Amino acid sequence: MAGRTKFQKAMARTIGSNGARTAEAIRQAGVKLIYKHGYEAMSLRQLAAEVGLQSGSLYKYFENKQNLLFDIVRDHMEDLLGKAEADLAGITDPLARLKTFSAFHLRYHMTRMAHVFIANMEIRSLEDEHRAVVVALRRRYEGLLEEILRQGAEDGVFQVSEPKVATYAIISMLTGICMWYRPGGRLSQDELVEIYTGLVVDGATGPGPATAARAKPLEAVAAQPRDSGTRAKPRAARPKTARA
Amino acid sequence: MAGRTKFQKAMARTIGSNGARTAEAIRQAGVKLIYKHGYEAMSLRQLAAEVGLQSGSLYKYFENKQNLLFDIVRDHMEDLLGKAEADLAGITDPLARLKTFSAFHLRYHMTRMAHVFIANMEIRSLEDEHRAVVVALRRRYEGLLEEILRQGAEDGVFQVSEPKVATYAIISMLTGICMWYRPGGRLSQDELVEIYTGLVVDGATGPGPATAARAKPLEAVAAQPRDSGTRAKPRAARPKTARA
Amino acid sequence: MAGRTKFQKAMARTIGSNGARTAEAIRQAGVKLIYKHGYEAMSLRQLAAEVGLQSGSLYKYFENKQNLLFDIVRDHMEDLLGKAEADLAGITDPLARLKTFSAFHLRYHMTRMAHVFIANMEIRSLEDEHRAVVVALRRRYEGLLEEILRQGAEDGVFQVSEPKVATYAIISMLTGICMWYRPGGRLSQDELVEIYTGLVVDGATGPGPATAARAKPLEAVAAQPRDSGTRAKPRAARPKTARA
Amino acid sequence: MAGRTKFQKAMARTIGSNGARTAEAIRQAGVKLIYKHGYEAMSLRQLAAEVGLQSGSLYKYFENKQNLLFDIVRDHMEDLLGKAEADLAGITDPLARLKTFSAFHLRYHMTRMAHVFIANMEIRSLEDEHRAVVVALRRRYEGLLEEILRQGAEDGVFQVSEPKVATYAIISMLTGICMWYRPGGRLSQDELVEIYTGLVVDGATGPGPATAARAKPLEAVAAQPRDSGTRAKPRAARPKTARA
DNA sequence: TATGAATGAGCTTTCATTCAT
DNA sequence: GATGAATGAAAGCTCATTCAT
Repeated sequence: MAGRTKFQKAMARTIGSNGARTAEAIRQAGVKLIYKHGYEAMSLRQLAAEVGLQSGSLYKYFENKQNLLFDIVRDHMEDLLGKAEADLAGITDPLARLKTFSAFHLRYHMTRMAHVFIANMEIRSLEDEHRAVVVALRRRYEGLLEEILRQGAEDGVFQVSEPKVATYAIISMLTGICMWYRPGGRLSQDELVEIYTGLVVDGATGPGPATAARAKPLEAVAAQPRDSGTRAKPRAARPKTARA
Repeated sequence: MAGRTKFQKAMARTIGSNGARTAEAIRQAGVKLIYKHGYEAMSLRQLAAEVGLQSGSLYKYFENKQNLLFDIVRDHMEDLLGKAEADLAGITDPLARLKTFSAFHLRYHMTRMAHVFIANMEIRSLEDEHRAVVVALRRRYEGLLEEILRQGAEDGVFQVSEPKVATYAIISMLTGICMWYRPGGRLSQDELVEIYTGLVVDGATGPGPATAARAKPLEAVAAQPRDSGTRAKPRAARPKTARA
Repeated sequence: MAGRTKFQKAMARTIGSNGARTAEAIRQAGVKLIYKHGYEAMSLRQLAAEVGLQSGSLYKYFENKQNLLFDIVRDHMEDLLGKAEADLAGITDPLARLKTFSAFHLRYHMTRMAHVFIANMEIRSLEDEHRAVVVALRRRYEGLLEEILRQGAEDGVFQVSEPKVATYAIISMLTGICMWYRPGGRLSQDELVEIYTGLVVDGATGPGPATAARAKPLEAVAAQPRDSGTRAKPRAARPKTARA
Repeated sequence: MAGRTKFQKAMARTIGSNGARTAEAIRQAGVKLIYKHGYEAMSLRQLAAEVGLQSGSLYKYFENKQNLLFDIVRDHMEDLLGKAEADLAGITDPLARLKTFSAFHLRYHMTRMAHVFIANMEIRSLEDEHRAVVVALRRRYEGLLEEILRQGAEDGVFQVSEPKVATYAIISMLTGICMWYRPGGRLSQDELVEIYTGLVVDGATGPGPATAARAKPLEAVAAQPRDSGTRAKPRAARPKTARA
């Protein structure tokens, strides 16, 4: 294939060979160090030391420092996109798709914090050409959510006037989890997924009762009747009267 | 005063003198260049050139590069915190406070994208001691929102089981605006404030499929008369009486 | 002026300042080391050590290694060209001009062996754009001699059928002196000038008595029958019996 | 044999084997790349790529980079010397020998420009011991011409006061052809041989008519203001028999 | 206040070379 | 005979920083 990078070539060679192992080690160390120090602040000497090489030897595995970053970010974005599409495959109901997307995004971001963090922080460090590739992938990923919101709004399930803005808002919110989440914290991944997904769904489905009570009648706006049966279980279990 | 930095001293000197003007120019150029290239990638030569100095001369205005970053970030955080507290002063109702906070945060982030971006991206570049200071300020800022949510939940206005998590989620969502917002876009600041605030309030107040109509919450707070016609159609089309 | 290099700027500053002295020292050391080791083989660390600096400090005085070479070679070529033109100024007789040119070229090459050597050897090391400039200067210099030969041939003083080829031949011959001449040798500069100039003039003015009878001089030796008609006209036109 | 290099050994092995072909390919690629980029600037990676090997594999064919250069230059010099001696064998007349030498040198330099160029340019890149060998070969080669000139002068055929200087001058002139000659140019090899040989012979045989009267040729030009009227302008006007 | 010369450390990258396979 | 992983040194160059003037 034409677009194969040095890294991919090294990986393709006799599996289990030292070269492939080294390539993987470099990739992992690269992710770790860029996550920790930032791309600019990470030196190739550091990286080499981390995998037990001389810095010059790294160039068997990538063209240059910039390409290492690009490889990491692009592969991550392709992985993210592919897995999201796989998770959504077969689901048609917008609300179910929204929950699936949110849950996927959250779990992915809690599991691969470093990759995700890098992909978000170091876009600025990519050269124009590389950035364009990555941004295009990100657009496609955002497009998944945007399309869900758009479809849900069309179906009358969501109250979303600006799907693009809502997409950015939701993704920012969900992605933010990788800024503070650490495994082993008080809340489990499942609990966090539920909390965040609730916020997303509430945001998408529109205003709740609390604001209704203190509404200014003049400007009041109403919701269309919606099927509450499509709601997620936990929430359905919540005593709704508690807030009335 | 003991804690005065070179920058502050330079600013304090004969106000209006060349020195103060230069100090301010350096600060602004610093923000601009760090925003554009990142702290690590910005060189002091660049910065000096931007303000028409030799790089060595910069050291009349700051201790070192790290301190320039610290000054910028800390001052920004103090400004952010101070202005948020000022905006919230006198408001007691949790929902009003939440709307105020959201609106303030959004407007601040749309107005000072560079500062905000830096404060979020370059924390990693701060030395431990400096980072601690900034993180503490950020905690205080987040504390404002957390306290609002906690109070609202106590009052039964908000459906927030985990105020801390919700705080992170909301702030991530709101802050995300500085990643894509550019002045002069299709949507005005007011419109964006309304959309985002709607999402926040909906998220905080919880699910309300069969429930009340939601006022134009922001207008009540933000004081500027706005044309409610900018509102998205779906909501406007909703039967207003449905939640009354 | 637009085309000023770092070197020239450093030289222009307060005369006698340390900067100007350093600039000159770097230039001289550069000539010396490139002469000695070749451009590629000379390291900037060597050069820096030669003038008592750190290698990074050299970059106050030139943009990069390549520009140092270019500066040296271009300045040399301009100097060579300028001095040649000055020497020839006012002389009109072709033979006198030829002798003047030869003498000038020889003396210049015996005096500035290093510069001359570099200018001849390191053209290959110049980047395309720089090489173009230098080659153009060299063409102009060669043009001086070519024009002399052309004029002399026109006047009937020289027997030169191919002025361009003769120009290359003569310049190669004269320039060659810098490959072996060392001051203090058995022969003085004046003696060498006389010997070389004699060869040049003899070559230009054509065959002497000893070879008067050579009709097909080469064929007699080289075994391949060749058409002597390829001979240049001037010689063919010469009255061969005149010297018998 | 003791003095055999890896290259020679590789060549000697099963003739026609792959190894010998590779050895030859490396040699040729080496000549090509050194000619093009210079010895220092040519990397062994380049060379290996040119012949379709990994750079490490080259070491089956030479000891190290330096030895590759030495092999090329020494073999070239031995070839040059051997062929010159062969060409001169049997010729006794100094003038004929001079013409033969010139013609041989020119043709050789027009045919093997790359080898010749390398041998002249890269002597500086040879380590001392190797350079000594090559310089000795060159001395022997120059000795051929010097001896011719010396003999001719003894015989009264040539007007050469300093055979050594004349040797350098002539060889420089002739060798210079490889700096600009390109096959397919306006002038054929034969024509160039004739032109150059003419210059050589004229130079060796001494003054032609135009300069017959040169007693102190240079002084006449250099020092005093000159009266071009005293000049023997028209060549035809001079009594040509003066030198008979 | 500002310059400009200089430092010294460190950067990414390339190189010739080695060697187990 | 050839590979490919790796070395270790060195290259050109940039950087934050210092300091005499």
